[in-house]
Amino acid sequence: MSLPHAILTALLEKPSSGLELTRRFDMSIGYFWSATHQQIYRELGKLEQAGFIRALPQDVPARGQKREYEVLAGGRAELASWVGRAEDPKPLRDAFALRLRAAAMVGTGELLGEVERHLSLHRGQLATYREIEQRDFGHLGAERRGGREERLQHLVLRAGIEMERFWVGWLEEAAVELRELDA
Amino acid sequence: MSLPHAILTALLEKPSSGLELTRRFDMSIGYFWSATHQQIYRELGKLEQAGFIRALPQDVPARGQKREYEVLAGGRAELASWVGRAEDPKPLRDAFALRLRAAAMVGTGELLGEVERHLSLHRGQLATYREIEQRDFGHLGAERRGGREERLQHLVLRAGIEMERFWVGWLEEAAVELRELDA
DNA sequence: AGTGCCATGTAAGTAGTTACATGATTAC
DNA sequence: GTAATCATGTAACTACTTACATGGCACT
Repeated sequence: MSLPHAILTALLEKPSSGLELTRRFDMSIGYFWSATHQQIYRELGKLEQAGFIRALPQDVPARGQKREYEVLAGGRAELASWVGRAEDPKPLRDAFALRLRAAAMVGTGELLGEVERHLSLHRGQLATYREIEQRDFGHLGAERRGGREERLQHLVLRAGIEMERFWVGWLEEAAVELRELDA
Repeated sequence: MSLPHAILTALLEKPSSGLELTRRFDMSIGYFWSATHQQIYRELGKLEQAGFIRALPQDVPARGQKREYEVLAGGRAELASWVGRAEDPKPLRDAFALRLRAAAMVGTGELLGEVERHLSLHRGQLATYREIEQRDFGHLGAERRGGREERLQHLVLRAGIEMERFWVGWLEEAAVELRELDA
């Protein structure tokens, strides 16, 4: 049940329409919780119904017309309560590890090409994160002071960076193993 | 579409009944692709229908009776083709990063407790992986030789270890930040 | 009038989760 | 005989995905 909370967070950062949210999910929030526009519109409807958000008054509710939403007090309270709620980490699901395990049984086939393709995707993502870090947090000194908002957002970004670093490192190892096995 | 392939892999490692598969998903394969018994039974039905697996002949098809499945040639071929198939990595979805980002907007609340709880869960998982590594691959020397099967399975396990290491490191950092912010 | 993009949606299908049902076997 | 456990399943629901529909507005 994280999508509604992702949307509430995004709307608190900046009131937006469905399409604007979709675009921001493709960029920043979406790096940790992706969503399509269909999901977002549906969820916006539910959140409005629940009284957590409302369309800005000036917006006429017509089809094809932009509707901007803002978070209401109830929505903010719900989000604040969710932040500290006990919720276990979801068991990891990774298809690539699975493929290697399958390769252990049926042979590596064309797997090396896939490893290299994923490697370059992850390298690209890592580079993107680093650029964002430079742009948004590059002005901070080594001790990384800053306000609560800035520090927490940087911490989240560092999670993305470390995660991609993990992938790049592990996939490089996998490539070495596969080349040795093919030899 | 990874669950059927996870099941095919597990059945190639060892022909099993639905319940045995469920247990193995709770232990080894499931570390990378979890599944409940309901999902597994449903998928076994589909795989049998598709001609990828069959119930061992001696098994009578009665309710409450054990049915062991084995992989047929078609199933093995499907799995081998999947191994090298182009399939993009799924966008990361992590609720914890999201919670930090929400905390940036509405305050950290009881988040530190959750960070510590997750930290101890991830430390436990890391310890489990290390034990498995010691048990299954501890006999190998530093250059880690071994057969294809052994080397690939070890590579998969190392992914789990590195992943948990990432979490532990990042959550420790998060705990430090939160303690500073609370101070 | 036609093209392209902005914007919001509907519909259908797949995957995964949660709750419950029921038969068979073993231990006491 | 009854309780626990093994074993397989059904049903209902939620979340997510994919494909398509439709209206508004700007430009030419």
